[in-house]
Amino acid sequence: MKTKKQNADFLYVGRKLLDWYQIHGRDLPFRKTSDPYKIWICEIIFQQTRIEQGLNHYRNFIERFPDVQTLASSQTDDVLLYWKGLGYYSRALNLHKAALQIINDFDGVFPTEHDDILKLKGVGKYTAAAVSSICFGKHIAAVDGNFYRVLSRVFADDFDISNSKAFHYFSELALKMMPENEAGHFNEAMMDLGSEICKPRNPLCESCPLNKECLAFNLGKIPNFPVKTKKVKATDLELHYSFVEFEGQFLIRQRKDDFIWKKLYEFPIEFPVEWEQFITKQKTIAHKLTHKNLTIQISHIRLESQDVFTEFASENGFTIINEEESHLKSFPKPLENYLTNLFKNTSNV
DNA sequence: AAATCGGGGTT
DNA sequence: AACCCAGATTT
Repeated sequence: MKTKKQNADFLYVGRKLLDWYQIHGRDLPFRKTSDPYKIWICEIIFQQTRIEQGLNHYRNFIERFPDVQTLASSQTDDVLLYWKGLGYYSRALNLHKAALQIINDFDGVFPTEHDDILKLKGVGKYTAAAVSSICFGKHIAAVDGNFYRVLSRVFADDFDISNSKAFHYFSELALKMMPENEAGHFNEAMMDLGSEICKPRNPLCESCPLNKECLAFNLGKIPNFPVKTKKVKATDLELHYSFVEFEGQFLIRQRKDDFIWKKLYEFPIEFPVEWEQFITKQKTIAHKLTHKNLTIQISHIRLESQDVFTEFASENGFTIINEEESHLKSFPKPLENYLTNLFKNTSNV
């Protein structure tokens, strides 16, 4: 009897959330479509990425790769180019692999079953749930960071969100609130509330549609939720690059896929000691990566011989490009900034 | 279960 | 400087 009453209360809160979403939900480009390809792309892009940050990337990506056939038949480097600056580059590599999976394993048609969607590279339980609910109406919760924050506060629930069972735990909680046949809208509503109202710090509780029911708010314990115990400490990383230049051309090489900046392009790391006489300037860049304090030293080397330049390139597997061609490559952010700075200064002369 | 993977915004 | 963001994969 008590359980029955509680479940009714859960549903009541869920409907309130949906009512709020109908009026205050964000107007986003991918809200206008139910094309699973586009929803999939946007879900990958917005993993660990704020909407404002990835919106232009989403538009450009869809314009360049409008369907799965186009994506699958493209070069990996072209996909990476459209991912430039987004970070977590394995997402772009997996996106391309998954497009080939869809062509080869699913006859070029985006899978409609949750378990099949989950088989796609780079698609985990959150993304599979999001696509399944938004595109195919599956009654399932797409639990992300917003869910953890909103649900833990509304129910003053101290379940540790760094626990590996947190997804399942809050998924069950969300399902109690989710009205029938509204999974997609419900999931989007939870994300909008978490993003616009129930923010990590200084949430706008006075404007929250759930503030009458929110236990943490009414107990004055909003800062206590969500509970997260796992903490990672930052490590230091130092890189030494050489920008090797000869008459407007310079050397680059593609990175491996086993460390940071997977498959992105970079400058040479090693160079002959005798080239030190050609160093025209050195620059140190401090760059902050997640959990990494990164220091990059760049030695700018202007060679005086075409032969040495081209021979070193071919013997060490470097590619020779100029400014114009460099815009067709994806560089790590600090190197991208270095190039932007360099070309800006030279073009002004 | 813990580590790793970017870049950017907020406080 | 710490924390978080429409998380997934590897170890």
